[in-house]
Formats: sequence, C-alpha cells, structure tokens
Amino acid sequence: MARYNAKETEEKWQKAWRERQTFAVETDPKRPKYYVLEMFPYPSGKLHVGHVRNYTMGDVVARYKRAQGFNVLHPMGWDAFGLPAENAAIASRVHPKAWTYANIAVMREQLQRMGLAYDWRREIATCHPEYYRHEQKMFLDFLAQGLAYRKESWVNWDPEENTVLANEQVIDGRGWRSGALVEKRLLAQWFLKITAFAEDLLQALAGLTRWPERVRLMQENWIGRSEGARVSFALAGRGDTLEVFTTRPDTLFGAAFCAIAPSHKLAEELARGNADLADFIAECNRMGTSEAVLEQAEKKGFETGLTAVHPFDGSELPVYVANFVLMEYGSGAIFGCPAHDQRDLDFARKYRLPVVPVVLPPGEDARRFAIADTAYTDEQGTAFNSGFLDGLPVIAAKRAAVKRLEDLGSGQGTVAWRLRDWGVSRQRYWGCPIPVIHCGACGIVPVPERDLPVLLPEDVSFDEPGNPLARHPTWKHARCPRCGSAAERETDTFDTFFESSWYFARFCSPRSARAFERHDVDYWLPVDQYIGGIEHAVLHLLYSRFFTRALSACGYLDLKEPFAGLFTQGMVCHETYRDAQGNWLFPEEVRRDADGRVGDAQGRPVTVGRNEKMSKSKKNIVGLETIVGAFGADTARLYLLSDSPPERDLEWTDEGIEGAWRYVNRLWRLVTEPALPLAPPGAALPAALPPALDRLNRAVHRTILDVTSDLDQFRFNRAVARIRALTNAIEEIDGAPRGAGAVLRFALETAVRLVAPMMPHLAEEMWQALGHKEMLADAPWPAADAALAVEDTVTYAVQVNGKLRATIQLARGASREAAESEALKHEAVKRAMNEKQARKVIVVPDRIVNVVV
RNA sequence: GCCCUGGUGGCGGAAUUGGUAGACGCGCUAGAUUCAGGUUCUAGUGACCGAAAGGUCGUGGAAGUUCGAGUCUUCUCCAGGGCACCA
Repeated sequence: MARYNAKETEEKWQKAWRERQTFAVETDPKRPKYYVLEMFPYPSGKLHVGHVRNYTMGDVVARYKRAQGFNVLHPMGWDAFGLPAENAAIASRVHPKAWTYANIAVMREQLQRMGLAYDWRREIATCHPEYYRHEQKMFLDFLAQGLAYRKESWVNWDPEENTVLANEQVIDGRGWRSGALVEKRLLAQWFLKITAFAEDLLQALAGLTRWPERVRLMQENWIGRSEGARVSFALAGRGDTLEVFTTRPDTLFGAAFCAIAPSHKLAEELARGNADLADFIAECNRMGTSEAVLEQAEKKGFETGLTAVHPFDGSELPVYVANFVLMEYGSGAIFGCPAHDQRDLDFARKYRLPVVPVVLPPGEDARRFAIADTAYTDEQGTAFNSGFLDGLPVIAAKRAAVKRLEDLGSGQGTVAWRLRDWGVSRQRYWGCPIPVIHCGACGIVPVPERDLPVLLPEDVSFDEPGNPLARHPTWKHARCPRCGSAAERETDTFDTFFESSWYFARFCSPRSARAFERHDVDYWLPVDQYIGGIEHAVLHLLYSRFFTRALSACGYLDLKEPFAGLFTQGMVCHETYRDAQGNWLFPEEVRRDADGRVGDAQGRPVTVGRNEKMSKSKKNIVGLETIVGAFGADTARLYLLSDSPPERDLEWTDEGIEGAWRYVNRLWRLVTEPALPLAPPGAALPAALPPALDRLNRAVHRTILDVTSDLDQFRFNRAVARIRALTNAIEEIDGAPRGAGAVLRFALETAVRLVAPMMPHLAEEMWQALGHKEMLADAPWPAADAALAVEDTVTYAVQVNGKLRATIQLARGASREAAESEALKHEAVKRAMNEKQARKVIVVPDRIVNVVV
C-alpha cells in the first residue's frame, strides 16, 4: 500500500505555486476584493506549532475566498522593531539588525513550508527605512494637525526595560513584557492624541458587528465614558476655585470634604510652604497607585487648612490632599460624599467627618435611614436632605443639580474618559527615530520632510545600560533646521505599536515611494477578515482604529475602521514537564512508560504540569520542523483546524497529530486506489441512480452546502468533521451498480475540492491523480444543487408523552395524517400508549410525531 | 468588588437554533492481517438493569414554561478570562 509522500509532494506544489505566481494579486477595481490578514509576527527566532494556528486559519479563508472568485489579498510581513532584538544584542553581542534579519530568514522559510498562500512579493519588514520613513512623515503630519504633542507628565517607567510604557502596556501594575513593577516618573514625552477620538472610537464599536462581542466590550471599558458634571468650589480666602469632577451631582448636598491628588498643582503649590505636606506627597508618589491597592487600600489624607465653598448652600468644606485621588482622571480633584461612596465613607470615618445621607433608598424611612459601614451607592431612590432636590429620583436630581450649577456659573454637565493619550516615546534603540530636533533657541523643531528618513545609526554599543542613541558620539548632534545653530536630535524612538498601527495599509502598496497609494487602499481597505490573538484587544486593535482616523484626518485615507471583521483565535497548549530540580523539560525529553509513568530519557521521574500556552520559557513547545518533517504541513494544518473550535484553546497531543496523519493517508488511498473504476473526468451522472448511489450523491451535495456554510462562519472543526463523514460514506460503497464510477468520481472530486483550503498540497496531488491538468488552486469552489442536498425519505422520531419510542421512515413532505397514522401503527408506540386513547397528536412535518395520552 | 465567557461520555467536541443528545475524531475493548511492533481492516464503546428483546436514568445543581428543554425563564454552584482607589 503506497504511503503518501508528504515531503516530496509539498515541495513540488510549493514550487509550482511559486513559479506560476499563483497567489500574486494586483489592485483590480473590476473584480470583487477580499483582504484577509493575520496579525504579523515579531521575528523572535523560530516558529513552533503554536504560532501557526492563526496563519493556517487565514490561509483557509484566503484559499476559500479565492476559489469563490474573489481577488484575494493575503500578505505577510514582520513587526521587526522591538526589545528582544536589543536583549539579544546585550546577551550575545549580535547587532539587533543582524539578529532580526536572521530570524526573518528562518521564519520566512518555515512559513513557506507550511504552504501558506501569501503574495510574498508584498513582504515588508517594519525596521526597514523604506517602511519607517513613512511613519516619520505621518508623525510630522500629526504634529501639524495637533494630534501629536510633547508634555512633561508622570509616566509608567519599567525599570527592567529601562523605558517608558503606555498605559495599555501596564498590566496589574507591571510591565506587559518584563513583569517588573512599574514606577512613576516625571518625564517629557511625546503623546498621540487618541483622546480626540474617544467619542468616535466608542460609538463606532457598535458598527463593528463582525468583531467578537468581548473585544468590543473590553475596548468600551478601556475607553470608559462617564457622564457627570464639573463643579467649581470657590476656595475661601483665595481668588481661585477648585475644579472637581463627579458622576453624582445629585449627592452634592451630602458633600463632607474635597480632596485633591498628590500631584495636583494646588497640592504642589501648598507643599512649597509646608514640609509635612511635601513629605506626604513624596510618600504617595513612592507608593505607586497600583501597588498600594495590592498592599492595603487604606485611605490617607493630609488636611491643607483650605476650605472650599459649597456652590449650593455656601457651607465650607475642608480640603485634603488624598492618596486615593488620581491626577489622571477627571480633574484630579473630587468632592467627597461619604454616605454614597465607599471610599469617601472610609475616609470620613478615619478623619471623623460628617456622614449625611442624601439619597433615600426605596422603602426606607427618611427619619430613620442612616449609613453604617456600607455606603449606599445604588442609583435607586430619591433625593432628601438636599434642599431644592428633595423628592426627585436620582436621574432627575442629577439633571436638576447640573441645571442649577450651570445657572449659577459654578459648573456644567460634562463627560469624563478613562482613556488617556498614547505615550509613544521609548528610551530604546531598536525602534523608529522620532523626527524632531531640540534647539536651544527655537525649542522643538520638526525635521524637514526633505531630510527624512532620520536613519537609525548602526554603529552602536550595548555595553552599558540605557539608550545607545543617547550616548552615541555623533548621531544626536545636528543643526537646527530653523536657525542653523547647534542642536540635538530626539534620541527616543517610537513605541513599536506605532509600526503595527498602519502596516495593513502598507501591504496595499508595499513598494510605493509614498506610505501607500490612494487607489490601492481605496480598493483593498478595510481588511475584510483580520485574525489574531485576544491579547491585542485593547492594544494594537485600539491603536490601529485610532491611527486610521488620524491618517484620515491628515488626508491619507478616507476610512475610519481598518478591520471590518475580526476573529480572535485560541492558543495552542501543551502539558508542561519539570524534573526533580524544577527545571523545565521539552516534550521530546520526556517519555511515558507502559504504566503511564512519566520520566526523562534516563528514567528519572518528571512532574507533569498543567496544560499551558506553548511558550519558550516553559519549553512546552513542539517544533515546526519536527512535525512538518515527520508528517508534512498538511497534516499539521488539518490537526490545527480539526480538534477544537478555532476561538478556543487547542491541546496539542501526539495522538491527535497521528490521527490527522492517518486521515491524510486514508484519503490518499481512497483517491489513488478507488474501490471500483472511476468514470472519465467530466462524465455525466446517469439520470436515475440506484438507492445506495442516490444516497451518496445526495450526501455529496449536502456536504458542499454544509462545508461552505461552516467556512463562512469560521467553523473549521465542523467543516473537517463533515468532510470526514463524506469520506466514510464513500468508503461504504460496495459492488459496482450502473453509474457507480461516475458517482464515485463526483464524490471523490468534491471531497478533494472541499479539503483543498485546509490541505492544499495533498489536494493538488489528488486532483492531478484524478486526471486533471489544471491546478486545483485555480479551480472554482464546488456548487451544490440544493434540491439534491436533501434525502427524499426522512426519519421521523415518534414520541409518546415526549419520550422517544420509535422512528419511522416516510417520504419527504408526507401529510400530517399519513405521519400520524403511520406512527400510531408502530408496535413500540402502541405498547407505550398502553391501551390508552391519544388525547392529542403533535406532528412537526419531516421531523417528529408526539403522541400525548 | 464589577463585567464577560464557559460547564455535554474516559478526552476534544457536535446537535438543523425548542423537535431522535453524543455527529466527527482521540482513547479504549475484542477479533483479523503481521515473525513482532507499527500500519491497515472488522465489530463494539454515555451510565445502570437485562442472556436478549427491551427498560430506566442522563447535558454542573434546583425550580419553572412547554406536547416536547443541552437550547427559553428564575435562582444557585464551579472553572477560566478581563477590569478595578475611574470620583
């Protein structure tokens, strides 16, 4: 029995696709387009099987849509700037550029051996000057439009990576990559004004109907819109006011104090004349907001001695500097209403401030209602103890309070956002230089367009910590473009999310002298189907949405949403192994004996850990070479698609990949050693078929419909199951009645065409074996006859009182009466009815008969 | 604390969207092929009772709606993920 030779076959068809440029595409407005894109990888070294799941899914979509007649853009490139390259340079004295390009070469080769249908002519690497020069220009345009600015602010400093991080890159108070506790530092940094689009970024989420609900929710939470009011409290004895943000203007009569953030400018002003306050502020800054939460949520305040005048009743409230007030949110100042906010209540108890309830919960008695340890934060209830607001439900009270504030000139309704501007400066080498020059006389001067790109110098050293650009002997010295005097270049580089925020547009015109050509992006964008990990739900995906809007504002594009459809795939997991010393072991270093005990090569015991996402650090990875070498790319692709729904995690097992390999061979044998002679290609089916053949013929039509709808819905595991079921049906054919050769050919050819997006090499080889000269990659998607996709007899389930008692066969479309009488005749039904009369019989045509007794 | 997502055989998962629960696969059992292992082939495989025919139970748990519930409603338990001094 001939085994399928995966290695030879895959090389053969990869060469054929490459030589014929099968997947090369051009802008062609006369044809319908489809742009499918997988999140491009960071070239970190070698790919393992965990990396390629999403590329496989993208490839299935690309090949399927291509077969359906779309002009399919399916490109691949490299998100090539980033910190690991610098770490490699420090650890092994390789230049980041050399390291990156070497990795790209390895990974490109690996991807090509997976048989992915990319237009490789469009390959891009973001570390190439022909790529990053365009984002320098974009930055200058953002600057001109007021969408980029520089300001000194408290930023997240990652002490391990020696650089600033964006808010989105801080997870639980730690750097998203290093895991180091993030510190607060006051630094002058470049920001992109993502907040200018906050409202639109939020509103437009509703239109992203082909995005996963949870990604939209995460972005919604991240943007964090809160309606409320800005309230001005006059500071007694001073001419100025304190601006406060609240979402509960209805509770203003319950105010017991005001509090400002430690970094509020009023706090800083007061601290200059007050050493104790200065100490308190220093202590707060040391704590770092998120660490404090983890330790203990103790509310601490420092009484400033100032008092704030209540805009409604003129009472005076003490003003504190408090550790729980954030400068970054609202206005960095609050009024405290202890009865209706838990933090304010804790604070009030500690500093013995009055607790006056002003919202009466439904059913409570106004004379008796009091607050103990728990603030009443629900918005159910009516205002009381609140002057002109008394008796109003919370929502109406909010409106009335805002109206009064506006009439008094003491405030106004407003909206606060959780979203903050995107800090893009990084104190790192391997990134895109920020194209500005600092001049002693002129200040910050953009690098003129004619001087772009600002090239990253290559002669740098990583002998000392810190940014090599900042200590480069010559690079940073420049002439001021405006006055010509000696000046310094900006030595920070862009956050690498800058590159990935527009690469999908570059793929449309990858070799253009401009960032991209309008006629190309107008045709290809938005991306029809984007595929990637959920970990970018608020990072890359939010930045790209912002960038698309910012580029449109600068005239580059006419588009808001870059990704019309988004699919977030699950991870590939594998068991983890550790030896007695706690060192991680690779799966191939581990063996299992007959009793299921797990040991290493020398038989020493190994602890099996839980299934986790494949990662280099835990060594629970399976190399792509190992798998592709042993079983071929198609087997790996089939397994990655078939065992779990794509959005869920997939557990990689040896048994699973072997099962896929068995199927590859089974299908191969079925086609190359058919049970009976096939009719010649293109032979017509006889008009009337014997029952067994008719059933198979109908099964083929139904499979086409099912697989098509499964692929449309990203249900790859189900599509595989349907094709396997069809294979089973084909195998059941025996004997050679009239027409068998023609039906068998039709069934086999259809199976081959349906698996082609998943196992393209095998499918091409089988297609050829079936006598076809043209490539399957150029063949259209099979069409089904819907009338033939159903059986002409149907199986009814017959229930008595809702319990299944029998099944009966009837012609499709049989009358209710026929179904009922046939059901009642059945022995098992009679038995279950136990001599009783049917009180009622429910018939669902072609489906079920339920006899109620 | 708040917000998601999920809970179906030994395992991964299906279920025409309220109509035969367990498709398809993995694993396992028995048999055939083979010197042997692997491969391949045949049969079986939710649990319980039964020799069988057949019956009873069964989709985390409890209640409800319905002729009929994995699917709808209410409550509840568990697991995973996200957010969190956001005023």
